[in-house]
Amino acid sequence: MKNQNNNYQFNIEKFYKNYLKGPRIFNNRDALESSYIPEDLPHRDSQIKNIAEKTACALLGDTPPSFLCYGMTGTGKTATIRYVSQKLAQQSSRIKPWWIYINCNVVSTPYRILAHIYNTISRSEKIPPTGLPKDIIFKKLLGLLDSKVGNSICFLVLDEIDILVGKKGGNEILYDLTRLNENLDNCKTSIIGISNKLKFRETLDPRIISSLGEEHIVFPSYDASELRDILTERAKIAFQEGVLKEEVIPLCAALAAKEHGDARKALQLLRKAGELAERAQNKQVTAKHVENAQGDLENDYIIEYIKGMPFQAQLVLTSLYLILKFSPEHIIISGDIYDVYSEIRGLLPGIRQLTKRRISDYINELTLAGIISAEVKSMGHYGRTKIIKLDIEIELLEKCLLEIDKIKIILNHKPVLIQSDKIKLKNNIFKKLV
DNA sequence: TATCCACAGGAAATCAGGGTGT
DNA sequence: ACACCCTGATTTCCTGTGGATA
Repeated sequence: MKNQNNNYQFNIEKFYKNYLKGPRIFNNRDALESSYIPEDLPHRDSQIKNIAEKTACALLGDTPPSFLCYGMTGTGKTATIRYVSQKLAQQSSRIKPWWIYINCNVVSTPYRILAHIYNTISRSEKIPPTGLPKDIIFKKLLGLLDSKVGNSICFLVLDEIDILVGKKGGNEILYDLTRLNENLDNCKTSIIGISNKLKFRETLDPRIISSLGEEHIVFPSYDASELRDILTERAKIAFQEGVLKEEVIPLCAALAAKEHGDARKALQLLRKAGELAERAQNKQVTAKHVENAQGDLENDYIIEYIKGMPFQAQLVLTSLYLILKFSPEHIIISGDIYDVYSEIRGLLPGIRQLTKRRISDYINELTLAGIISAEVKSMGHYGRTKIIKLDIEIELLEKCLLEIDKIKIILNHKPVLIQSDKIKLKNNIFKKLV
């Protein structure tokens, strides 16, 4: 490919040569992935014991109780369950339980959950991704469980179960799953729900609580010293010897402890710091790398999120950007966003206009993602609306938007809305009210 | 004190696009 | 070809509402 500017050309050969010659930082960076299951799980003894006790009877062919695991993100819920399931599988028993993992955020509909279970068990016949009625699949699944799983136990691990319950049909499928055993002759099933919302039980159907929610295991957040232990263990595997300066792990642990003790975050920080050191061809990972890693992680997440949004949502964000760019003092309300959105949408061919209702949902999604914040406020005679603020740096937003071709060309468009005197007047009144 | 603005946000309906078995 | 299934995105319809203003 030809270089357009010709004043700088990336020398890939040289890069690889230097890379291989440069200092080695990592030994096995997989150990810093949150999916990695270590030999020991520090500070989860009581949870391991609890789960082991609950599930042990599967080895004898009895039905283990269904239960729930609570805890914030990065408190080791999934890891602990995988850990116990591994150990359970290593026992020499004639019964080998099945473990089926379902992330309800990915496998997000009743149909797909049933299909996923079926397809995981069945090697040969697969259920198509759509098309069949649910009850047919349910019956097929029952048949399969009885024949293929036979006289064994099938654990259904529903990760992020709270998301499932929040959706329509979620309670029904959960109810169906809890009732599987009543319709099975040979095989037994047991449900393990994982949730990071402690209050999620309240939204659960009472019929389900009786079979699923009576027993639960709580995963408390890690404190800084516990995080240090976890990181130390992983670092031994992940890094070359001596590359970590002694202050690195305590710093990562402290930073993650501030964020409700999220081990995932701590591991990410450590990995990113290592990567930064590697990229800079440094021999050691230092506190400086960790500090940079923190900013990078935050930005990476935001950039990825914005780039991954639907185009219409990107337009919403663009509207906010344009108002802010041309009138930084403007008090932004949802109505303004919609007006500017309509305006710039008209500039783009082939993009249809969404309704206010839909845009309102997009604004909520952006709020949830932490990119903007919105506060419902009543402006008296000026109605009830949302005051919207950008929560990320506008430079970062600009950088993201510039990378979207269709949007790039309208980033200098000054919205008509913010130029009108009427709006300026209204805004002055708003400023006093806010 | 009643009014009334400009929305918020829930629920249900609709549509298009992916399928099925017969 | 036909009737029907499931999903996700969106529209349509709707009720609710805090507080400045007349």
